[in-house]
Amino acid sequence: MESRPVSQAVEDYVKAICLLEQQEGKATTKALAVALDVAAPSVTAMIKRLHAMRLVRHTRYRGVALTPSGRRMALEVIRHHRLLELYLVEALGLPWDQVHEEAERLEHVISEELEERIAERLGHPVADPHGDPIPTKGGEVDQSAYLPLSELNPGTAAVIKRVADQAPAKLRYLGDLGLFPEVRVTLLEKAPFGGPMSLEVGETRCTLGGDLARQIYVLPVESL
Amino acid sequence: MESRPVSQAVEDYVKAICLLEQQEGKATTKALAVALDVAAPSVTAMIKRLHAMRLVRHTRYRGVALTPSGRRMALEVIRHHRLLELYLVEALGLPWDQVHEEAERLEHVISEELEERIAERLGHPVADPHGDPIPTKGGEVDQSAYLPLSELNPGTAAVIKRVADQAPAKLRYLGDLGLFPEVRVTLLEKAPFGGPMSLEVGETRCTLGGDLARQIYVLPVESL
DNA sequence: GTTTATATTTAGATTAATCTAAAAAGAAAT
DNA sequence: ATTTCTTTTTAGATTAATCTAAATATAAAC
Repeated sequence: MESRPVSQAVEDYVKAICLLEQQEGKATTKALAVALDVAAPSVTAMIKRLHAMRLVRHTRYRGVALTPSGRRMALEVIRHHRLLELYLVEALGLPWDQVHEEAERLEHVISEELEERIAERLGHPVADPHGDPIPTKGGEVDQSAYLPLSELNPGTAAVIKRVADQAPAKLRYLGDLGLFPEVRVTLLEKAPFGGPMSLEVGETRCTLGGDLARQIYVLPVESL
Repeated sequence: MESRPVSQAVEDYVKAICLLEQQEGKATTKALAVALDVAAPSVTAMIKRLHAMRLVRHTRYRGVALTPSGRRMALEVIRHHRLLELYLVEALGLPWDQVHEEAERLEHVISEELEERIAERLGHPVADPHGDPIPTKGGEVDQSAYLPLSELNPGTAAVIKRVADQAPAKLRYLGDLGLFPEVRVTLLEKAPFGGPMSLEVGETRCTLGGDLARQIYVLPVESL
């Protein structure tokens, strides 16, 4: 059940594959090459190694899919990454736009004990500073914990939990609209293709661009 | 003045060379092989690379010495290591006997910004949990900041600052003798070759084995 | 259904870091 | 001053991860 220690490169690949599977539905050689900033033949070579380690299945010219143990490894790394991002922001006050690259390096070297202490200090959080869910130790990803406002169904009420990439200018703008964390909003209508959406905030209404709506994370009130 | 990013292995070697220079006076191929747990020819090969990077000077069959830039790099890594050890103990409550290996990995990947935040949170400490001095950002090592009790001159008074490797059993034993941090002790006499030493603690006296005395760090009162 | 473009893979080379086995240099012992 | 032992170095091989250039397969366009 215990897996042997593995190189940083291998962890980077399985993580990238996992994220691509979630975001794009599939992980191709090209997409991996772009995501990891390496040449395509490097990806092909690594895929061969990952396959030998039983971390991925591969169909020639068709891309890769994680095996259960590959997914377990990937989610472990992602958990490290997101916990670290949150910890660096909350506990050490690092600027929000700098924690990603820091976590990118730290995620590969922290022990399970350190991971546990960090999770403890943070109160076992379910989402990172960007609103992305933090997988549990068991590898469960609570996608519904926080939802981008852009994914909310019209007519549904929700509570704002977090604003991704909290640039001061953006925060000020959202503040003017009354869109703070813990504020309850109701989605009135939504344009197709990620266009603008109408919101009810308290007793007033406002319209929000799709790009902004995608960066505001909410908890639907039913699930409270 | 800025040096290019360097591999973890290179950092491990310059760190080991620096520590060996301090502890043994010189860094030989064999000593490095033992310290880093690699074969002797691996050390020879790496020395060649370190020399090409102008991090060490090398005289065949005579061992290596750090250049100024090599020492700068080594002290930077050691600073990271000792700050991290202290942070993991103080801020995250990791067990004292586990922080070394954790810091061993983290020391290579933290940014200067993170280093700075950690130092800040700790109040810019001068020694790690083992009593070893933390080099400053400028590369100065305040060897006198904390002194092992075993190195204190007879007749001198000092204040206990820290006990290395704080195993519960040892702490209880020292507690029974009244040897707590901030307690003032006076060294009465010391046996040669690291043998037992007689101490005055408040109004009582006690005798301490040389091995224990080497793990109690003090600040001579003159320098307060 | 060819042609064209793009994605993927093979082939071959490179670099860092390591190893073992054997040769050479230095230090210690008689 | 030899001999012996230890340390250091050379020689040669290995592994992981990468690259470029060229070949091949799939997908898109006409």
